Formats: sequence, C-alpha cells, structure tokens
Amino acid sequence: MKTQNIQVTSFTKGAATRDAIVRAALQLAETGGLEGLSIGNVAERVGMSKSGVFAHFGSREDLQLAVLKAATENFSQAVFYPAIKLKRGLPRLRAILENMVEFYKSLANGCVILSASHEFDDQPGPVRDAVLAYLRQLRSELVRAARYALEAGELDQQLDAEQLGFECFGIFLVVHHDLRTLRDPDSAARGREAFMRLLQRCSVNSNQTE
Amino acid sequence: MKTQNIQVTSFTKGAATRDAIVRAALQLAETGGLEGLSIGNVAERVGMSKSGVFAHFGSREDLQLAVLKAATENFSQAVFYPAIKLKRGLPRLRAILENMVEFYKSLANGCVILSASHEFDDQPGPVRDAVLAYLRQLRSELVRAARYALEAGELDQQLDAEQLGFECFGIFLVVHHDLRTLRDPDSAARGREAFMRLLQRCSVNSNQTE
DNA sequence: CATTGAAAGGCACGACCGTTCGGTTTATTC
DNA sequence: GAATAAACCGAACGGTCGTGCCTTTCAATG
Repeated sequence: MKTQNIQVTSFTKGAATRDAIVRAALQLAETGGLEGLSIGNVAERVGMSKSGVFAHFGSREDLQLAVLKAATENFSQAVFYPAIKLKRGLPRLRAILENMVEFYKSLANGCVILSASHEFDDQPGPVRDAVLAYLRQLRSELVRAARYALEAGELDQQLDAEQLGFECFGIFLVVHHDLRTLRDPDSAARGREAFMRLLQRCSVNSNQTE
Repeated sequence: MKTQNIQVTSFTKGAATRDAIVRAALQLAETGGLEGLSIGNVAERVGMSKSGVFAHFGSREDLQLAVLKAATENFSQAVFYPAIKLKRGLPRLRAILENMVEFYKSLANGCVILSASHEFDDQPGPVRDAVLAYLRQLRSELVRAARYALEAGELDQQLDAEQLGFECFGIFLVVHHDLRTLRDPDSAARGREAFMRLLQRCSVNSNQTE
C-alpha cells in the first residue's frame, strides 16, 4: 500500500498563504478594527487579488473570525500562558496584570479584542459570540486567580472575588484607553500603581473591620 | 425702518427639523456608533429624503459632529451640571461617579462618546479632535474634583490627583463595558462598590505610612 | 394673490463593498 | 510528460454609500 502520505503537500501550500493573510489582516485590524477589514485592503497588503484572498475564507465574516482567533491566541500567549506557570493566587494575578500592561505597551496600535467588543456589542452573530466568549474567559481567569488568593489567605477573606475581577478589568480598560486614545505614555505606570494600590487595599493587614 | 426682525422665521423652521434629525441620529448612534450613521438610515428614521437630510449639514462628518455635540451635552447635563451645584471636593466627586452610573443605566444602548473614542482613535480629523477634547475635559474634571478633595484634607494628601482620576475613569469604563457588552445588571452596583472601596483606600485614616 | 427664498425631494454620478464565476497558472501525482 | 487538483487571478454583478445638481413644495412677505 502506498496511499499512506496523502495530504502532506495539500497541508503546506494553502495553509502557509492563509497564515500570511491572517497576519496581514491582523496588522490592519490593530488600526481600524475588524470592521475596518475589507477583502480588498487585505488583498492589497498581502499582495494578492481579492478573489485569491476570498477563496481562503469563503466570507468576510470567516476572515474576521480567523483574525480574532489569532488575536486571542496572541493575547493568551503573552498574558495567560506565562502566568499559569506561576504559583496560583496572588503571584498569578500579579503576573496577569503585569503581562497585560506589557502586552498593551508592545502593541503599536490597539487591542483587536477590545476594539471588537465595541464594534460588535450590538451586532449579533458568530463574531460577537466569539468576542464575548473570550472576554468571559478572560474575566473568569481574573476572578479565579483572585479566589485562589482569597482562599489561600493572601487577601482579606471578606472580599468578593467577582468584585476584585471587576476592578482589575477596569484597570485593563483604562490602561488601554489612555495608551490608545489619549496616547499617554504614563499609562502603564499608572496601571501598575493602580493595581498595587488595589491589592494593598485588599491585603489582610489593611482590613479595618468596618 | 422696519427691517428689524429679519431671521425670525428662518431660525425656527430649519432649525426645528435639524434638531429632529440630530435626535433621530443620536438614537441610531447609540447602537452602531457614529460610524454606523449614514445619511440614508438617518433620513429613513426621520422620515425624509437623503438629500433633504444632507442639505442640513453639508457632509456626513458635520452630521457626526452635530450628533457628538448632542451626546456630550446630554452627558454634561446628566453628570456634570448637577455635580457642580454640590460642594467641591469629595461630594462633587461622589456625585460625578453616581450620576455617571445612573446615566449609563438609563441608556437603552451604549454611550456615543465612548463608542466614538474607539471608532476614531486612529482616524485623524475633526471628529476625533472633538471626542478627544471632551474626554480630556471629562478627565480633568475628575482630577480637579480629586485635587480639591486632597487640598481640603478630605483625602490623604500624599495621593496624586491624576492617579485618582485615572482610577475613577477605569471604573467608568468597566461599568460601561459590563453593562453594554456583557449585559450584566449588577454592573452599576459593582461600580458603586468599587468607588466606595477606592475612596476608603484614599481616606486619611487608612494611611499606613508605607 | 403674486413673489420670493428656504426647505425638501428626485435622480444620478462615481467609489467601494462582498461575492460569484470562469479561466489561468502552479504544484503534485501517476 | 500527461493528468489532476489546488491556488490564484481578472472581470463583473448587485448593492450601498456620500455627494452634487436640479426641481418641486411650501411658508412668509409685500
């Protein structure tokens, strides 16, 4: 039998240019969001024809989904994967925030996920579902890290983990906002300071039995 | 001479429908942002022809500017004007946050200003300039209220007013995000709690001379 | 009532969009 | 090298967009 290595070639050729397309589209999406993507400008950037690009996805929406998936994978790679290697609880929570700040600073432009969350919040469909799923995952990761920290006694046990995740996410958002919209270079430092102050407020020592 | 009351009529007729157009467009912009506005859908919503609507503004951009101005006026009306009547410092800062939460809750859909800040953050032009100007005004109002509170001894004087404004704005953003994107009804309560905890952290008593 | 100027409509243009289709090039397999 | 399939391209379609031009409606004035 010689029919053993069938799709070796068909796996490499198409997938390579598809990756190139997604990479180019991701760059475009970092300035202009997923709505700013058009088959035409992606094709131009990657040096192909519109129909050539289109054939790889079948629809603009599927291209947007592919780009969003690449963006979330990048975020996970930069923020979550390094943090998971640390001890769960406070060290992990600190790492998530710190990695996020560094990740946002490293982006020449904006975060595709946050952009998409605004672009699609009133536009039902697969893209909105995917954005929401990742945002919920992100939040639950924050909440879980906070819960560990509470249960381990690293933070005041009277606190609410969901509330802590909420406030951490607020720091996420304002860091991104100041970096991106206001172009404030101090944003990262303010974010770190805000997080430090938030944790300090939550430490077991500062509990003032109100 | 009887040429005293010239533009009495020309002031009422056109301006009335212009206001109607802006109101309709503002509703549209609350779901879909300023980019979601098109001369066509605004005309349809207000019951006019495209060219009829167009004639009142001269360009889509001017329509967007008019809608943005209406949105900022609404925000100021709901958030700032009532707060300014209060004693400056902590009471005013509290009122701004509380009014903001109530304002966001009262919106059936999203905040046009925050939407626009994401839509135009990489798109230079008059709209971006206007959005940025209002965002800076908003921030400086927060910072000023915080500074008053610091100088009056209502908060720990070692704190930084800009940092405080930064953290307050983070609460703004996460409240809006959870209300709008995650559709979480607890968002307002979490926002109030976050602000309470933030102020508690900043009170003169809880200073722990680090 | 006639006149005038503002307000609104009708219509078409050029541009861009996503998508389709048929043909051409390129790579892989026998 | 012939055959087959994948990859890609060029052109076009239907649709929406902002905008300009010209006409019609309408309210106010003399």
